[in-house]
Amino acid sequence: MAFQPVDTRVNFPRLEEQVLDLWQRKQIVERSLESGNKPFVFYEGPPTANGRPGIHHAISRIFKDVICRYRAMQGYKIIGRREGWDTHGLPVEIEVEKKLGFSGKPDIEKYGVAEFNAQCRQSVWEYIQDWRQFTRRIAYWVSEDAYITYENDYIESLWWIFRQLWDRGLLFRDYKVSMHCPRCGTSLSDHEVSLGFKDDVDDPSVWIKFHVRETRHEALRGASFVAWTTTPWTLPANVALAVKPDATYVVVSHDGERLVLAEALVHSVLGDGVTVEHTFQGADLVGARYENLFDGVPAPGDTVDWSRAYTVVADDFVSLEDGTGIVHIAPAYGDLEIGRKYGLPTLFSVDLAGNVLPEFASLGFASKFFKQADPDITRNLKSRGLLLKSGRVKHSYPFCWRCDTPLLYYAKRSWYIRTTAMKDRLVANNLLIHWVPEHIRDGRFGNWLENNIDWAVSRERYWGTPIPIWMAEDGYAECIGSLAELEQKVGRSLKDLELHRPYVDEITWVDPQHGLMRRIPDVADCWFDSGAMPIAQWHYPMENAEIYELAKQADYICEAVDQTRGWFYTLHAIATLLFDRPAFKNVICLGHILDAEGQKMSKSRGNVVDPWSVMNEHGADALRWYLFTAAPPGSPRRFSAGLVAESLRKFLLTLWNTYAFFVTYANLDGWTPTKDGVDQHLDPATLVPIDRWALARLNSLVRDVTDAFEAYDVTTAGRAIEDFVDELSNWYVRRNRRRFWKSEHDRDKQAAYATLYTCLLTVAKLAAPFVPFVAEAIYRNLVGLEGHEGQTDAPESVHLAAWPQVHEALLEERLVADTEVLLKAVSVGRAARRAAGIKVRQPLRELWVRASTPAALEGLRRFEAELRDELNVKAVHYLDSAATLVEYRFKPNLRLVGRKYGKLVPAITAALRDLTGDAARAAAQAVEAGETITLTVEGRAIDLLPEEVLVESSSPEGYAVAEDGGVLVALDTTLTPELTMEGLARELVRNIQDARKDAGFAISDRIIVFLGGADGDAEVEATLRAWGDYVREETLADDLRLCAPPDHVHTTVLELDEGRALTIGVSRGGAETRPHGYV
RNA sequence: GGGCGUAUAGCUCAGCAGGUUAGAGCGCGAUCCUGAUAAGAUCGAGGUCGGUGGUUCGAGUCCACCUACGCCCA
Repeated sequence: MAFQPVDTRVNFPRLEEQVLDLWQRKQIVERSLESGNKPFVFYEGPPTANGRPGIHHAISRIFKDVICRYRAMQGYKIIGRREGWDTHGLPVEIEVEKKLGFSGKPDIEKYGVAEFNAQCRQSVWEYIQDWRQFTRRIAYWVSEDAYITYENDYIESLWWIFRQLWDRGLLFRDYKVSMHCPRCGTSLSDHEVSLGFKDDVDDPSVWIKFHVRETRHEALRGASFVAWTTTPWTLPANVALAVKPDATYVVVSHDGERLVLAEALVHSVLGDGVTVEHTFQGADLVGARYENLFDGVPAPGDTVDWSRAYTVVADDFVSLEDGTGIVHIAPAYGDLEIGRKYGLPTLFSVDLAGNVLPEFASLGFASKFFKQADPDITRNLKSRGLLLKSGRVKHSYPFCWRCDTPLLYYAKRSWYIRTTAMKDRLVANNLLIHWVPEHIRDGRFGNWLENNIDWAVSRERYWGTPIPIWMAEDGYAECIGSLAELEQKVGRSLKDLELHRPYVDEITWVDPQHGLMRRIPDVADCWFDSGAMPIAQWHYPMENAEIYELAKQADYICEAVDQTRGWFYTLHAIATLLFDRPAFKNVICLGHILDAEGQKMSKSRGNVVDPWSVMNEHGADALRWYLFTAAPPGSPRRFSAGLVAESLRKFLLTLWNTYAFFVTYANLDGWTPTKDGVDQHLDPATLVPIDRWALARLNSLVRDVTDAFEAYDVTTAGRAIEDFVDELSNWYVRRNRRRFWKSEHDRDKQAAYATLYTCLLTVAKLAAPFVPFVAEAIYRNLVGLEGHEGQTDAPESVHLAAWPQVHEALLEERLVADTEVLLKAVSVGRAARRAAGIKVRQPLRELWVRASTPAALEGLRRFEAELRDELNVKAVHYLDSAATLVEYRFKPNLRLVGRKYGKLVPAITAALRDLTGDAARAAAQAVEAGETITLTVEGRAIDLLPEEVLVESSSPEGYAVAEDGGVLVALDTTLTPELTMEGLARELVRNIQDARKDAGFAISDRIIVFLGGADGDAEVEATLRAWGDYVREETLADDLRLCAPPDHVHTTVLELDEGRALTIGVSRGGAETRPHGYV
C-alpha cells in the first residue's frame, strides 16, 4: 500500500475544493455533527443575511468553528451547531423601505402592513445563498437546520418569555424619555443610539435671559437668570430652571443689565468688566419665579398643574463645567426625571415627527423640523431682548444609526423589562463567565452591568415579534404566553395565524369586566429575539424539553466586541432574569478587523475586504490560519491579503513540504505504518536521541495545544503548532535526510520513518480544527484512505478522528532543553564562520564551545556528533575551567542575587568584575564544582552560590569567535591541505548536484560527470584521488571524466581561486556508458 | 466628560512572577546552506519600548499623570 504522490507545487484552493467534494460525497459534515456522546453546547449568534458576508464574518465564523471542531475531536457531541438567522428589526424594514422608496411610517401604513411585512420576510433571504456558499467554503461546519427568528414557533417561545417576565412583575409600561427618531417614528434602544453618536456636530449655542418675576430676595428684582442651551427648539417646552444647591451664584451688572449666574462661570460667559452686586447660595434661589419665554403645549388629555411651572429648582445634577450653572429644564425632551422629582408639568414644543407644534403658528415657526426651527426661535428671542448672546458649538449629538436623522429626546409611553431589579444578579452571574480576553469581564461588560438601566423592549414598528400584551380601554392588560392561551381567549383555533402584524392585531376578545381587549401595537426589540435564542431556537417549552435541558446553558459562544451591549448582554439579561444563571460559560470576544489604514471595516465605509478573493487566491485554510495566529482574537488587527500569503508560506507550505518529503521517500522505500500503529518502532529505549527529541517535542506540543484550547486561547495553540512544524522541517528532517536516503532498510531507517510519520499524523490532527482542508488531505493520505478504500480501520476523516493524547513516557524535558542549547551553538557557530569568511562546506579542524551552565555544556556533549556535523568540524572541545586558554569574567545572576541582596547588587557586581587572573580561574572552578565563592563586599563577606554567578569567558587567541545567549563558539580556522581537499570535494558534489538539478535529472538517475579544465590541476587531481568515491557516491555518478564535456551535455562553471575554473558537465549514464574508471 | 483597551523595528507581532546585550517573522542588502521546501541559516541597515514623573540596587514590564488611536458609555 503506497501513499498517493504529493506534489510540492500544491494549489491549495483547488485542493480545498476537492476536499469539499469529498466531505459532501462521504457526508463527513453530517457525520461529524452527529458524532460524540458528551454534550458540548454552542450558541450560534444569528447574523442578518441581508448583506454579503465580509471578512469580519469570516473571523467570527472560524473562531466559532475551531472550538467546536476541537471539542468534536475530543468526543463531544456539539449541541447547537446549526445556522441561525436574525430576521426581524429596523435594519430589515429600512432595507425594504429603501427598495420601495419610502420615507417613513406613513408610507408603510399606506402601502399596507401585511404586504410590507411580506416584503421584509422575503428580503432577509436575499443573500442567503451567498452566506451558505461562504459558510461551506470557509468550512464553518453547521447544520442548515436553521433557527429563524420570524417563525411562529420561535415567536411563540418569545411570548412565553414575555409571560414569564410579566408574571414576575418585570415587564412594565412607563413614561420615559427615550431617544426618538422622527423619521423612523420609533424610539431607539440604547445600543442603537450608541451606534449613532457623532462628534463635532455643529449646533447653535445660545445664552437666554429669563426675567425674574417674583422673588423674596430684593437683590434679584429686575434681574434675569442666564441659562445656556444648544437646543433652542426645546425652549418653548421650558418649565423650570435648575441650580446647584451648594454652588455660589452672583448677581452682576453687565451692559446695564443685571444678570444671575454661577460665580464660577461669570468670566467664561461675560468676560471681564462685570461688577458683582450680590451673592447667593444656589439653594437660596429656589422658588424664585420667572417670566416664561413661550407658552408650552401640554399633551392632549393631560391635566397640567401649573403651580410649580417657571420656577427655580435646585438639584445636584447641575454641573459647573460649562454653561452658566443654571440649567433650562424641559421634561418632555430629556429632563423627565427632574420634572417628576419637582412636580413640574410636561410641556411639548415639537411632535413625534420632529415638527414644531401648530400652536406656535403665530410665532412663525410652526410645522418646521425642529433643527430648522432653531434659528427662528433664536431670532424671536433676540427681537424680544431675551437673547444674551449666541454662537455655534461643536459637540457630540446622537443621530439615527440607520437613517442619519438627528434624534430627539422625547417622553413617550413604552414597555420596559425591569433589568435593574436583578442588577446584582447580573453582576454576580457575570463573574462566573470566562471571558477571552479577560478584561472584558470586569471592564467593558462589567461596567455596563454596573450602570444597568431598564431595557426598553418595545418598538413602534411593524416587522418584529408582536409583544403579546392585550389591553382594554381602561388600561387593564393581560400578557399571553402561548398560542393555546390565545386560542382559549378567542375560543377558536389559530393554527393558521401568522404571528406578525397585522394578523395578530386583528385578534381581539371581549373581557367581561373591561370590555374589548386589543393588542398593543408595539413589536419587540430584535435584540430580544436573539437574546432569547437559547430558549426559542428549540421552541421551548412547547417542544423539545429534552434537548433544551441539555442546551440551556452554552459552553461556548463567540462574537465581536460590539456585541457587549448587544447579544452578549441580551443573552445574559434574559438568562439571569428568568433563571438566575449565566447564559454562557466561555466567550471569545473578537476585536474588529481593520482595513490596511486601520479603519474599521463596515458596509457604510465601503472598505470591506471580500473574503472570497482571499480564499480564491490563497485558500480558506491560509485565511483561517492567518486569522487564528496573527494576533490574539481580542485585539483589533489590520488586514491585508499579503499577510495571508505570508502566513501561507510560513506555515502551510512548510508543513506541506515536510509531508511531501516523507511521502516521496516512504514510497521509494515502500515504507508503510503497521496496521495497529507504529508504536513498536517508538520505544524510547531503542531510539536515537534525535528521534526521542522529535517525539518529546511532539508530545509537549500535544500537551501545550490542548492546554491552550482548554483556556480558549486559540492563538497560542496555533502558534505552538507553527513553531513545532518549523523545527520539524528545519531541524529534524534536515538533520535526518541521510537516514531516509540510505539504501539499507535497517532498524534506524524504520525508526526515522516511524518518528516522522507519527509527527506528521499527530500534527495533522492538532491542526485539523484550524486548517480543516490541509489537515484532511494529509491525514487521509497518511492513514491510507486515499486510493485504498476499505483497507484501513482509520476514521474516514481527520475530523472524525480522536484528539491526540499525551504520551507521558515520551516527554523528555531535559532532551528538549539540551537540543535548544545545541541549536543555539549551531547558530553561534555559523556566525563565527561567517565572521571568519569560511563557508560551512569547508571542513575545519576543531572548535571550542562554552555554555552558560555546566548542565548546558553537558547537553552539548550529548549532541557532539550533531554539532560537529552541522558546523563541519573534525573535533569539538569544551571550554570548562580546566581550559587555560581563556580569561574569565563574572556577573551576578540578578534574578537571584537581586532579591537576596538588594542594595548590595552594584557592589557585588563590581566585586565580581574585579576578579582576574588566578582568582578568576579559581572562582570559575569553584562554580563548576558547585561550590560557593566568597567575596568581600563593603566590608562583609558574602558567599555566592554557584547558581548566583554567571561565568563568561573570553575568546581563545587566534580563533574565530561568536557568542550569544551564554553560548560561545570558537573555531580553529587553520586550513591543512587535507581539509582544503575535503572542502573542494564537497564543493564539487554541491556543484554537480546543482547541475543535475538544472539538467532536470530525476533524483535516482545515474550520471556521468565531465570535469573540463581539471586535467593537470594538481589540487583537483589529488582531491579526486582521495575523495573520488565520495563524490561519485553522493552524486550517483558512474564515472568522473577529466575532460571537457561533450557539446550536448548540461554544464555549469565552478570558479576556484586564482582564476582557475572547472567546467562541470553532466549527462545521464546508462548501460552503453559503462564506467571505465578514472583512477 | 467617563469607562475599557491599545501604543515595542518600515509592516505584523512576542516579551505578563521587574533582572544581565529588547526579540521573531515579513520586507531590503550581502553572504551561506540545500537533490523535500515557494524553504532555511548568518551578517547588516532599521528601536529615545508613545511622553513625563515616581517606586526600586535595577523598569519595555509596577504606580501616577499626560498624549494619540480604537471601542463603549454620556
